[in-house]
Amino acid sequence: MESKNKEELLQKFSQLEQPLLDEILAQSTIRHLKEGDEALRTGQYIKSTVLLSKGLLKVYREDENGNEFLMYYLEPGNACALSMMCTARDEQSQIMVKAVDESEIILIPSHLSELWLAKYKSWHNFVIASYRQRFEELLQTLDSVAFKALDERLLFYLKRHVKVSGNEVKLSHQQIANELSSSREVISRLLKKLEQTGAITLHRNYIEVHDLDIV
Amino acid sequence: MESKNKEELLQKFSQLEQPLLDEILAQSTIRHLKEGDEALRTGQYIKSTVLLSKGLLKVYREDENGNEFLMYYLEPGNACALSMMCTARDEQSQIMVKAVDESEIILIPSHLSELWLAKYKSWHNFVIASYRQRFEELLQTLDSVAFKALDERLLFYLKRHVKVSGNEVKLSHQQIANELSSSREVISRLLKKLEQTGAITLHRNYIEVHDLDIV
DNA sequence: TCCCTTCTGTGACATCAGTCACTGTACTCC
DNA sequence: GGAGTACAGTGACTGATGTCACAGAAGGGA
Repeated sequence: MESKNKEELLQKFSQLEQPLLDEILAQSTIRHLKEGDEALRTGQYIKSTVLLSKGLLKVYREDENGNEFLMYYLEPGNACALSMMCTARDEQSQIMVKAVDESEIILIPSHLSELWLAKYKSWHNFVIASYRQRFEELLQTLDSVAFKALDERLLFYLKRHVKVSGNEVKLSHQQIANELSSSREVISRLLKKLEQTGAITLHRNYIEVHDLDIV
Repeated sequence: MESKNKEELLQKFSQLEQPLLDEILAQSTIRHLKEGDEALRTGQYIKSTVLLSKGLLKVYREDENGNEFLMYYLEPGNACALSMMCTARDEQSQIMVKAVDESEIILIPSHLSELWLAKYKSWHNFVIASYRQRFEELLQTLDSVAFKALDERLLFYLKRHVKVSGNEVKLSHQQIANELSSSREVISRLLKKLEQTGAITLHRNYIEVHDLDIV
């Protein structure tokens, strides 16, 4: 790993102790993903723990008919919790992970990540914290699917998207419909209604978000 | 803790190493729950890791309007993964845990459970395995809500229930409706349809399950 | 510039699920 | 055994969401 990566790593994962960061730098491999590249596919065997150093990943579920829906996003400094749990047993991934923007991921061989749990307190804490965070996000997603009508789910979705990538939501209605496991026409109508409240402005291939809390 | 508990504990948690079991026996407290008693409420501060030694618990989510829906069941030998994650930070519970049958739970003070992660390899493995299992079950629940119509969700629900408590499903239609976050009438109709296929027979306050795979 | 593709908007309609209103049935407690 | 209560069955209606069928708008490439 080159030295410029080192500095970036230190920044993104500053909660990890120095000797651990050194090991990561020495032992892991870097992968660059273009927008739309997959970091992990459903059914794939997991051999590494995935850390995100740059970019944005989405973690989602896909059913047998190709329907998908978004679980949550991963930002730089996050780890894919599932890839940590699968550690050491060559488990198959239950999820899809895809790059939303151009991204850079750090792949740590599973046996090392396993080893470090005992060796580095900060790694152990990081893993636990990651589990917890993801579990909570998943619960929120679950809530929104189980308890909320589609208009509220759309709001929840937009808010989350704004939080990770700003007020210009660069998505087509079709993409949004996919991630909510709905259909384009319905999303179009709901977005139109939102536009009428003044919360957003619609454009081709992107949505300008003004204020989602006024709704 | 009395000695008869000790033997039971050994049985249910045989994957844990002996010195750890001794510590558990010495340091934890036992609580007996009657059917319907709550082990954990949403918003409650978590001070202990919860292990289930006898009975059956259901873990579910509740929204602000009192709607609920089932996440998964815990059987003897299982632990409440959420209560492990909240460890050491006095976090609030995001979930409800309630006894389905008369149950016995083991409460381990959070600081100990935290300590043991480093001290006992088998504890560490147990915690990781618990996270993973619960995460997977949660994903399945999520799938069923997101991708399936209510009739299939009902099937999924019944199958899961049969797995943990046998072919006599002792529940009213109302209870099932609650756990699926639906309404009694709808569940009644779907059950009636199921009965017509021969998969089940309906009785007052319980459902006799013959074969859910023929549907 | 012109064609072609992709994205968006919209009406009409079908379907599933939730709600209301009511009936009937089984169990329980005096 | 009678009254009261919880549970179950059913028809009618409503609303939300998904589907179909188009039409129009925006952008991209030859």
